[in-house]
Amino acid sequence: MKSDQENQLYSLLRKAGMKATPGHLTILSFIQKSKKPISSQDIINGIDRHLDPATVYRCVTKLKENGIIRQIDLRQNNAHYEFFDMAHHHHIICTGCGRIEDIEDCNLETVHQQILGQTKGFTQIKHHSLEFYGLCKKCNSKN
Amino acid sequence: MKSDQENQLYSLLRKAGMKATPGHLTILSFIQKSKKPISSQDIINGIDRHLDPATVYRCVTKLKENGIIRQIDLRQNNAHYEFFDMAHHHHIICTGCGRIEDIEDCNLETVHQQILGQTKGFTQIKHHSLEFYGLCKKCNSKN
DNA sequence: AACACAAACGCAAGTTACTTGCAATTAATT
DNA sequence: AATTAATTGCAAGTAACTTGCGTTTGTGTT
Ligand SMILES: [Mn+2]
Ligand SMILES: [Mn+2]
Ligand SMILES: [Zn+2]
Ligand SMILES: [Zn+2]
Repeated sequence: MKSDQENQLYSLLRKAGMKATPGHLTILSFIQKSKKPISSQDIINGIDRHLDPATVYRCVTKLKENGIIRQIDLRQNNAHYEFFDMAHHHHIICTGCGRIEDIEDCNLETVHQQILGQTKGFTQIKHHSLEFYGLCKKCNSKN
Repeated sequence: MKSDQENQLYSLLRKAGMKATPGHLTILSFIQKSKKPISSQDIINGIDRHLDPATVYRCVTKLKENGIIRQIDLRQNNAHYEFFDMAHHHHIICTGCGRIEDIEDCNLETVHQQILGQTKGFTQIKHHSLEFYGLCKKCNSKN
């Protein structure tokens, strides 16, 4: 007897042409439950069932290739990932403690056109990465 | 007899409170000459005079800490750096071949205020990182 | 239900990018 | 010229992945 959430992830994987293996399901579920972008190391340390690190890295790559998760760069020493079901958004990161929040507004799609006007060497923009860095209230008051 | 460029870098380092050592001068000069952001590995492989990798990593960190170079994240497996004398700008990167161009316009400082209105947990934004990814003309026509 | 096969897996070994400890050297101050 | 703290090279160590390979497993087909 599978839960609704398990069934949902199962069909998500199958629709993307991926096998619904323990690795894929465990990792995907863990990323979905997380409220902020996480690294492959976070997954290796955080999952209940044991998965070999090599397996985790291979699965994360596949999930990204198939557009089920997306990569976020947080200026830490490794890539982070989040579930790719929500609206296009960005992040604000505290340079003191790493606290992270979503930023919903993003009018950059209009900027894309301006840029394509400026540049001579590029013909299309596929996506962009935008992160804001600052201090959260806690870290700001510590100073 | 030193060149003008050498004297310029010398005083830049001294003003920042850094010693004008072979390591600092060689690396800084190499970054300045480069027309695009480069990685520490690029420096290790590219400089004329030999410097130990450990030295290069230590120097790059110092130059960054003192605001002489700035870090750029290009979704490659390592951080890139560029000379920090020019106007605030961003980049557009070809996902096919890595070709990179500067993007001059950036009205995000106004967006900072909007974001600080939205968020409950953050009090100030120090900087942001914005990169556009697309296809250059060459890579686009290959398809 | 059994079969076939590509995909996924665990394990071990290898790689890349970077860091750290330490003794010797050197740039800047006096 | 003497002093001293920062820098450097070298060697060793670490963290984050990657790759090869033999075995297992999920899935489509019979
Ligand atoms: Mn998010
Ligand atoms: Mn630039
Ligand atoms: Zn904070
Ligand atoms: Zn290209």
